[in-house]
Amino acid sequence: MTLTDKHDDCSCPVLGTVTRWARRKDARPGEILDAALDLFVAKGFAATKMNDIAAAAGVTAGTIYRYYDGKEEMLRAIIRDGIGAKLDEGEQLITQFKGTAPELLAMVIRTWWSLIGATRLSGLPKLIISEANNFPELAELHREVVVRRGEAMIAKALQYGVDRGEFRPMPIESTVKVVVAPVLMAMLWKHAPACETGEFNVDEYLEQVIQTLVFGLSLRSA
Amino acid sequence: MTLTDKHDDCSCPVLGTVTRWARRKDARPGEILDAALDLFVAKGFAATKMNDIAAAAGVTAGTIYRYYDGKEEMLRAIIRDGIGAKLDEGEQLITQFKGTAPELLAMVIRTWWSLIGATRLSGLPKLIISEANNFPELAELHREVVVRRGEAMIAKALQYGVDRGEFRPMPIESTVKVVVAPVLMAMLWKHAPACETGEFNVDEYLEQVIQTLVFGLSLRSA
Amino acid sequence: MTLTDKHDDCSCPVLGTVTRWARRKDARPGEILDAALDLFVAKGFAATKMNDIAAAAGVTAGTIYRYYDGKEEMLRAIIRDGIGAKLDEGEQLITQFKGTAPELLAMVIRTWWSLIGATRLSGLPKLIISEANNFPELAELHREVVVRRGEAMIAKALQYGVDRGEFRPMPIESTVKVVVAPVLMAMLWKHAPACETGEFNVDEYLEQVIQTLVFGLSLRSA
Amino acid sequence: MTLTDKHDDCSCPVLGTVTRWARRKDARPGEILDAALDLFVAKGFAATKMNDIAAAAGVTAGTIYRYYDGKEEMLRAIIRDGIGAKLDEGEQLITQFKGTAPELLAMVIRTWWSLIGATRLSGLPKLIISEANNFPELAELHREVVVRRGEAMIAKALQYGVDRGEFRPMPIESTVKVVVAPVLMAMLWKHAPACETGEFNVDEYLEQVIQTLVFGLSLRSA
DNA sequence: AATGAATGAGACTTCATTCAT
DNA sequence: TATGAATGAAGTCTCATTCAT
Repeated sequence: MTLTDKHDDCSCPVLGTVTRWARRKDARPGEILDAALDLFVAKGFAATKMNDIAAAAGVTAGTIYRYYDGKEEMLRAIIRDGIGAKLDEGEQLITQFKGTAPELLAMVIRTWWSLIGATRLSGLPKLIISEANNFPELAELHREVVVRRGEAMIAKALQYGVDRGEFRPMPIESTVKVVVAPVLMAMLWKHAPACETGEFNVDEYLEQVIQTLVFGLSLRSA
Repeated sequence: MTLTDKHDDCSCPVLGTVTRWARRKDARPGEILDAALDLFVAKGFAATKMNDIAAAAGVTAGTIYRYYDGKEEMLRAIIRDGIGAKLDEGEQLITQFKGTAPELLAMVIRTWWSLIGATRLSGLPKLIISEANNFPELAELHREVVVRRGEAMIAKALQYGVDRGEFRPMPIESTVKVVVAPVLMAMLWKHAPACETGEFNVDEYLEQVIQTLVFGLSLRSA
Repeated sequence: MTLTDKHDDCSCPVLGTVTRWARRKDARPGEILDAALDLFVAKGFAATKMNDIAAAAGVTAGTIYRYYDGKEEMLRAIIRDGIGAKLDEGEQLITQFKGTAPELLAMVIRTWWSLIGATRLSGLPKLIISEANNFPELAELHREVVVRRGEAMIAKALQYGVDRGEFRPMPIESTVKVVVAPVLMAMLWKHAPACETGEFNVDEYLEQVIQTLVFGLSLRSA
Repeated sequence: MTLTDKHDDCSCPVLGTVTRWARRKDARPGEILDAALDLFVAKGFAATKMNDIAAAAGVTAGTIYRYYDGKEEMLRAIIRDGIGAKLDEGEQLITQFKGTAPELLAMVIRTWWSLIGATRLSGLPKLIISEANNFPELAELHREVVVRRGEAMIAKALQYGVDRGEFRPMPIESTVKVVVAPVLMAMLWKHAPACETGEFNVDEYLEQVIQTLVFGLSLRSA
């Protein structure tokens, strides 16, 4: 499996420190793609050099071409293999859920973070936002594979609350984005640390997000 | 005045009938910087070619160097001249404000959008998030000039509500980001349209943001 | 008359300090050519920018083209107008000379220095040596107009000594160069001060040159 | 070893049959630097194009950058690696010398020519004189590494003659330059053939230089 | 006659990609 | 299979020259 999502070394690797596993033969492509993802996220697609990716993956430039047809092909692979699998887990959780809507919303956000936000994949939103205009077909792919499914999940959770009378009536489509935005920004801040002041306490932030959203969306009795 | 913020076109002005070689000397720098901002935001710094900027500004590449020392210098100028002036207006509004905290919060967000979000400057967050790691000194500048002041403004508004007993007690620093995130994401989505599905109704979205935040932050009497 | 040879401000003007006279209309071309010569000598033809010449001449770049067809044309003018007139004076001196050969040789060298070496024209050898290969037709011109006449003068002086029995028999052509070399080097050193150590005392040097040459060329009686 | 000093060709070797892409890795830097030296000397630094150097070295322009950081860096390398080694040989010769001062002076000049004047390195004086003003730090380097040592050598030889009563008393510093000048000019003429008339018979010239200097510097008994 | 903004050709340099080893 | 030297296309930047004012 490529694009490994180990919780470990993902602390905004602007430079170097891409850990390499035991050199199993079949790990090569994954290591290369991981290195590419890290660097694409950190520096952007155009500013990332094949030599840097190679060095970060512990190979030389020529080797990359045994596994991928070129730089753009790597980006394609990253987007393609990206988040899909995680969404499966998420959808299952929501479908099986039985508690209150606030509990569901909180769970969705927390799970989202632990499955994606805390992993290397957390860089994808930054990468896609930065490069979407340059690779429309990849943006399209991402929209179909990730955005639509992700928003559908959130919409389902919101509708669940509205149906149960726990959340106020709302224009679902817009409100989905209200829920999504704070989590996405957390991922973006994580990978552009130079954009915020002081230390960013993600956990405290996410709890405030949850609390604010839950109460902000709840139906007020009066 | 550079980085003009006309509400109208943010759509790469190809500049139809230009009085070639007229006494445009004083207008040129602004036009060039506007073109550069648009393209940096749309395609990223590295992927933007000087020729593209020149064409968008209605000149040839060589001309740009009469006004700016190079590509990076233009980026510097963009960040430097960027949003500062707008923050002055914003700060004044908050200081003079006399109404309720929810009204204040709503006003801040709406003003933020009309002064920045609806203008060409709305691209800056995308640009800075994308390039911060590549130009640490610019990120630092932006942090000092924009982020710190912007967050201070929001913090002031929140504190205003807490002091008046309208907002619940809250960890201000984290909650500031909860307020900021949805507006920033609106700017990002605006400039990476390929990242969201369907039509994005910004006004409806912002109203939902305001409503959710206001109620989500309000002190519940019971 | 262009290429003025004032003894004054000619102290290796690597940068600036090109004095400008009262702005008589007809002085323009000369001032420009003087500035060009100084800069060509100091920095080389290719490394000299038209803007620098213009600035040194107290005009703007466009103005130069009223007087000269371009950069190369200026170089041509410099070589063409160069040293010719001075050689007339020199030839006359030698022809009229009546004293001993050593006296003649000493006079030639001293006159050479005062008429050319001490003036702005002293830069020409450096310029021509540096650029000869890039402008063969100019080298040819210089050869015809300056070198041949100059060497003929020295040859005449040497022959004068040999005929009078004061100088030893010698291969005139080669020995001419032995006489010429130390004076040319003095001019080169003057314009490439970075090439020699300490202070270069030209007068002491030239006296040693004269003394060494005179005795080195004299017929020894024994 | 770079800056090869084969006595044979100093004539821009277009390099006939090159084993393209063979294991030339270790030879390349030297070939490139040789080509660069030849062209810098022939045309000047600014007028020499990287493409020309590359072509002369049998590679493409891009290849040069695998070995040198840029054009200026090549110039630096040329000056740095230049003549140093040759001076070692020269110094040893002088120190060990046991004969008469005239013999020593003649030997120094002849050795100088065979070790440097007859090789590709003979172009360095022209290069340095031409570019010294544009690269002060390189001129400084050359002064320290070459000029000072070279002049010290000549001074030693002259002092040797004075001490032995073979040479007349003299201001050593100035007289050193009198000795140096004719040899330097020979090198310059060699690389600016367009600057002298007819054929330049270097050997005959140097013999005249030696003879003139030796007698010109000798102590006259009477 | 002079200006200096603008041009456009051409230089230096970078880097994704190839391919002999 | 991996390497890394080499390529060549493409981008940034410079500057001699032009020309409307």
